[in-house]
Amino acid sequence: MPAERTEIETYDPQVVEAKWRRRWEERRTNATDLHGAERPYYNLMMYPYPSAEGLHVGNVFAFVGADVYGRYRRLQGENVFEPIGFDAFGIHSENYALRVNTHPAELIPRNIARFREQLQRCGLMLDWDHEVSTTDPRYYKWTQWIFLKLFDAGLAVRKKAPVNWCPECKTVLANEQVIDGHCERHPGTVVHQRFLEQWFFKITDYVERLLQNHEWLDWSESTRTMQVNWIGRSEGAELVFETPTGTPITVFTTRPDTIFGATYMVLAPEHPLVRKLTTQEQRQVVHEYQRLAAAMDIVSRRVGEKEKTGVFTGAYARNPATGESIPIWIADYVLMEYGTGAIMAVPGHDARDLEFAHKFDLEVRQVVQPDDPAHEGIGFVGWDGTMINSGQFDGMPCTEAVPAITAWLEQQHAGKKQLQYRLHDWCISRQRYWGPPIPAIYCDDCGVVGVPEQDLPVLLPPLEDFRPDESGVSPLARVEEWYKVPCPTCGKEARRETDVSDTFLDSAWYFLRYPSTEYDDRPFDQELTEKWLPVNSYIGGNEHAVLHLMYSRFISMALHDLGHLPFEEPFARFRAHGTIVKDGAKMSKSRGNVVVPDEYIGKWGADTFRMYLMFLGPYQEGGDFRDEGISGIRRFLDKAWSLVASAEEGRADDHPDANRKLHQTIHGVGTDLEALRYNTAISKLMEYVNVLRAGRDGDAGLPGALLEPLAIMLGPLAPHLAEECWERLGHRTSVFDAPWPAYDEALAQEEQLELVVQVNGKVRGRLRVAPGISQEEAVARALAEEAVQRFTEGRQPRKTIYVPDRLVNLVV
RNA sequence: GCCCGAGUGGUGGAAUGGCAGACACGCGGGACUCAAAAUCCCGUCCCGACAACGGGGUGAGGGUUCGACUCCCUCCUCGGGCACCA
Repeated sequence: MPAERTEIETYDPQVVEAKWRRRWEERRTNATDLHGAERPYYNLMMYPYPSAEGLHVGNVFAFVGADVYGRYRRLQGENVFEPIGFDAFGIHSENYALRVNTHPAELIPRNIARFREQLQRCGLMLDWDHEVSTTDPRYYKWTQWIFLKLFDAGLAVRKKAPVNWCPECKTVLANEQVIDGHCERHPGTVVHQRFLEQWFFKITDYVERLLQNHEWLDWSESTRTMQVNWIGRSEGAELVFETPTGTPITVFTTRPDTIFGATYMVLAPEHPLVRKLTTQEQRQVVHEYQRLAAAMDIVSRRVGEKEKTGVFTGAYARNPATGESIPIWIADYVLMEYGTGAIMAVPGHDARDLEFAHKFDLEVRQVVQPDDPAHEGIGFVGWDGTMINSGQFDGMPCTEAVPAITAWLEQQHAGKKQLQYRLHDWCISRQRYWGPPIPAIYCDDCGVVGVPEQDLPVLLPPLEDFRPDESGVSPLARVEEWYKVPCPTCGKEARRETDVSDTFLDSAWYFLRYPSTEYDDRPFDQELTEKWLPVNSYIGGNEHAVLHLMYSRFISMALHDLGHLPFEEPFARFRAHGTIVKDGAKMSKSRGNVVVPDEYIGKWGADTFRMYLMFLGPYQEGGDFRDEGISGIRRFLDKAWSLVASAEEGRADDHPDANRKLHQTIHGVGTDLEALRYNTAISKLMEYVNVLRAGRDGDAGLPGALLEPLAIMLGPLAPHLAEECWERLGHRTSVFDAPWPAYDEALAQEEQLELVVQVNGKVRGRLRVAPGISQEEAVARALAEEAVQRFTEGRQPRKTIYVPDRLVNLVV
């Protein structure tokens, strides 16, 4: 070590970071040897869609958080694979292209180039050798291949169903893309319902597995709950009400026990039986009502506060429990897309039915007596009640009446137990241009035929005018020379499917592709897939809980069942990070509150910015972005650097306090990083640096043995500076190839600790004691304290509580 | 309406049954400087004027416990999800 270095260089993040970016590239530090790795660890972050605006701090927060974890695992000796790609197909990219009047094929490479540059400046441990872009034919060839596999298996079907149409996007949307009846991309635009034939993936076939696997998946509770709610499983019964027309009406109910109170029925206005049931006299009003309901958009139809409307069909059905004839109405508060589109109305025990019954003067009958006398009988909806006015079931508790009445009705062929889900099949058709063409061909003779695998990819043709229109079909339907093809089966002239698939199909399998990008003859290599998947750690935002994360699970399950994957759940561990908001609101361009990372990184450096984002608050909670405290992080890194830059020869043993703190820090930082508690990991590193500074002997430097672990522990959070420190401490290889410092519990042990002395639960004193003293000794020493005696006033303790090495409580 | 999560100094937050406010920002004071910035040192929950010391204090109210920010009950506020879902 140079003995006389009076001036130590100051820390210049721009110089340090440029140096290490270059060095990492030259040394291929972040490239993972996928074939040779001994301890594979797949660390995944949600790939971005390359918007023209570039990365915002929310993206950086997400990526850095995942990167910190990946770097930590690498320091644990694992071969961490941290790939990235771009979700470049889809409406978001296309809408932007339309707005700036430039072709997306031209725009996307530009945006991607900018994203790459920004990502590289963040100091992420990304392996760029495996970059994917969903718009690359070498990628979407296999997106189309997945469609074909599902089509062959009967999991991709064409069916006519009510679908969500965004008049702004001019395409249908999946249920998951509709938020409160509005398009997720156009919050001001109300989604219309259209009855169209579309391609659906039968995700509902997998609903029970999607639900049940959550029992063993290691996922954030918040994400799990969102998926469970979205799936919306209800247990109940399907009940059959005979009608004079001979066609019975089937209803779903979660309360079959209340059937004796069903005094009328309601069908959704578009229910197919309405036409058959309506009497001559009522035809006029029923038609008028149906017309009005059909003209309404989802939002005006679904608002809960709206007054109930409806009309009588003139027809009656037979209540299978009472044998009574009850009137059949139609009303828009019954939705065609849930259950059977028809209900038995029990106004006595359902708030909506009661409101309707009052308005139209229908009979209200109480059939449940609440156990709690404080509750009203009419209008009671809970489970704590007893049957009344229900024939032989009177006196039975509701919970017992459910199976009893269901079984009784089943004997009469009037009902059976039934499960109902809110989840619908996934509509993947999009009447847009910027996506992978759905690889299907329509032949007049052969019907729907899949494109033969050897003809993949079906290339998206370059289109000058790719503007969507009102026609309900894709712009590709305007290109005759593209869609006119011979039928692959019979050779007769046929027609390509002109819709493209949903972007969420692209993203439902990108993580399967990453390890296998070197192969063009298979979507994912069996050997590499077995070695690297399922993903070990996936960190991302809950905005994808019911979209990407649900779809990816479904696609993996389907491919597993078809023999293409050795596992059915793609993400062994998922952690939801929090959301970074600005002034209490989600960042969005329309609000004008988007914070871009570039100037912060330019001013403070990536390390400071990374660490600052992680220090903001608990990673899994997120918070409001403000830059008030960023200088504190920079000051910390300056201090850490100057300690390293003035290191001298010496032994850790010569600094017992610092050495003890070191081992406490190794332990604490390790467990915090593992649990994604980045904010407290950082504060522990700060404490360590504070102790190191306080324990210095004048200007004398500290030994490497105390500073090398600091460099390593800084690695996940401030990777560039960590490398610089590591190099300065005399190492030639990357700090990320060093092992995480060993924790020695004995060295972390305090020689003396403070025992809190309480009298009647109030702190009255503290004792300096050696660890592990006995209860007797602790109590005796506590009683000898003058301050304690003041409060015990000579009384002997009735009871003493001793928490070893922490506290003594004397109860007098 | 239902289901999650959260409410702690001037601010971000820490402590998940045992010293409330770690760590950091900000602020006040001091050192260095002609001066400023940077840096360093001291202080910083509230009340009893200061110290010693005492009292109060984690959204509100109740409870369990020797002891509650932490567990239980009721309520309020904020954020998120679902929602005429039968």
